[in-house]
Amino acid sequence: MGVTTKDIARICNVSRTTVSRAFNNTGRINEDTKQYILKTAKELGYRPDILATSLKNGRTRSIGVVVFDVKNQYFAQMLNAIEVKARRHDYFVNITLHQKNKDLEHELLQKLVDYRVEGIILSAVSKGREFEEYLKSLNKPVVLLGNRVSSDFPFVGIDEKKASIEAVRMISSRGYDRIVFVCPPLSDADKENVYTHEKRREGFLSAVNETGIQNEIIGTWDYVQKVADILTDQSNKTAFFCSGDVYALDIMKELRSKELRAGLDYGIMGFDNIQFLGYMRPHLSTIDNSVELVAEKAVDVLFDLMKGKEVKNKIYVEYKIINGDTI
Amino acid sequence: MGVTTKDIARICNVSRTTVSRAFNNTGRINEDTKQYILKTAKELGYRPDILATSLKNGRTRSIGVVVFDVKNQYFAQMLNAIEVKARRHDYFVNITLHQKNKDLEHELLQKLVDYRVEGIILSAVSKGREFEEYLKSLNKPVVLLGNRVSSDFPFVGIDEKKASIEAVRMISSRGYDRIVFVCPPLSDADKENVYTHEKRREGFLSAVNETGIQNEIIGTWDYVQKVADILTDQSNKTAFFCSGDVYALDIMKELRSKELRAGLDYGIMGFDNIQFLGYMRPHLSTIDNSVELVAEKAVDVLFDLMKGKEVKNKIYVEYKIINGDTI
DNA sequence: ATGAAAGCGCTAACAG
DNA sequence: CTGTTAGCGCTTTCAT
Repeated sequence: MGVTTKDIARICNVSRTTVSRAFNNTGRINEDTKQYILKTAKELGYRPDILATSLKNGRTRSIGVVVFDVKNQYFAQMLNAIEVKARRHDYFVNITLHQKNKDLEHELLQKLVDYRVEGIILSAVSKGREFEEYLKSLNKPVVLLGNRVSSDFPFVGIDEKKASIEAVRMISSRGYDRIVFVCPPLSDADKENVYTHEKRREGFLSAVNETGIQNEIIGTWDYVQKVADILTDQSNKTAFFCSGDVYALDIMKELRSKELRAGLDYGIMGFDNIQFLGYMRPHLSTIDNSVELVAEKAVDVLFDLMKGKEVKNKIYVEYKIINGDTI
Repeated sequence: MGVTTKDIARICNVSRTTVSRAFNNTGRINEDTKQYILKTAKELGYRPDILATSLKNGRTRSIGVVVFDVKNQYFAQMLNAIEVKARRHDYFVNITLHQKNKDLEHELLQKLVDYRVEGIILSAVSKGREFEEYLKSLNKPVVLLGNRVSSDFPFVGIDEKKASIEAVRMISSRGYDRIVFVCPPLSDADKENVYTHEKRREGFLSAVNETGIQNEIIGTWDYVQKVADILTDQSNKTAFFCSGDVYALDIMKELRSKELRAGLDYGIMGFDNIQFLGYMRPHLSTIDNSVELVAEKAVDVLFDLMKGKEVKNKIYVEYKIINGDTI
């Protein structure tokens, strides 16, 4: 490549060891020679070879991130926060997308390890004992985001169940006769990690049992159709609690074409508070899961882990109920 | 780390060179020994040390990406496409965000070079001769996306000017008395690279001159206010052509609160066709700039460049006028 | 305070 | 077909 310690050493009439010391403040070194070396290095435009350094001491100053995909605004916001925060630690971020494919997830994790990332932030699609063992075998600090895998890996997120309960209580208090939980990912529970959504369902069930309100769960991907059917079948006042803003948006789009108005003819509430809601009218009621706070916290936790600190295995970040126009 | 070629060599009773050959199909090697080595390597769970390999041969199998930020759905879609495509080449992607900060952009480019990425995809915020020189000094394949820097670096995008002309013609044909080009980034033209928007303006001007329609340009960030003023001031039929979907969405949000209906009380058209438009009603007329195609093409061009192939310095991808409900 | 030498894990020239 | 040797650029004992 370009200028190496060897060049600097030659020019400064010192050994490469001394040059190394000048940069790393390691061991004793004469202040004058140090300054001289630093100055010449700068003049020559010297840049340490990260590969060589990493090969030697095993640190790459990079972390890996594995998430579903980034077209989903939820993950986009997350990645943004992670990148910004990591760079503040002067770390690089290797972003990879598993697209909900478990084999790919496996391969990507392997690759990240190959690239010697010092830690990994993972929003897992896999789950179960075997995957847990595999994660452990990587022998790297790992922080889970959104979907939990096991108590052996720190998890950062909001208290989904509690948030869900609070939302249902709010909906109930607005005089609806019935509340329907719309959560298509539940249909993939047998083959994917949908921890987040399972927790939301738990909260839903707990709250409807408590209030005794009539309820129902739609846990399939043809939810738009099902919702439409429900509304034409019956005439009692119904609210839909969706386990994700995009499901709510899809439903609203469909019902709008049937002249049904959100907040008037039916109630609807989302989850996540993705940024785009700001442009939508009526304003969707939802739960802000502070994805950016979660992401930043995850980076902090990961760095703690990398430094060998003890960390809690479950870290909750504050959520916030957003009271829009649709409930 | 873990298992090395040394271990395998010892166990297989061969030299490390032979082991290396078994993996790289380089030079002659007995098929049996090769299979034996491969088999043992697999059993031992051997993973080549990418750092060492890279240090040796200078190839890291990674590319760098520098874009504004990823909360912007436009860039999110772009990154997604880049990641998927790069992985198909078995390359890793180092994503970094300059947040429209030129110093940061400079630093990030430097860092990517430090990490020995083999090529860079850049959506630049800087521009001008000095920046151009700097880019050249990096001595790496660079592909520009969206904003052009100079003819010395291949640029991938759509023909913004042509698209703009076509859009204005379409608007004109719908019987509007006046057409207003809304392009806030123009106000940053002195300090930022807003090539894309300048091209769009060129197209706008060329088309309105051709048709002779009454026109106006809003090139400041208080565009929402300005638009509102225009509509209350006058009563002729006005269409807004926005240099970005989000500007259009912002305007629609504001005007909706004034009981003005897009497509009826005024016309409006966006640019980009970000995914979220699918959820919006009325459906915004816009121009699909096929960001994913552009991104994929950019990766292809970058790989060509990395392989030392000649590439065209300007590569246009097809755009598409989306005829929604608002014009 | 500085230097010599060894080595991180891999590959490529050159022998044999 | 295979092994020996050297070296990528850096850091780290261990001497001096």
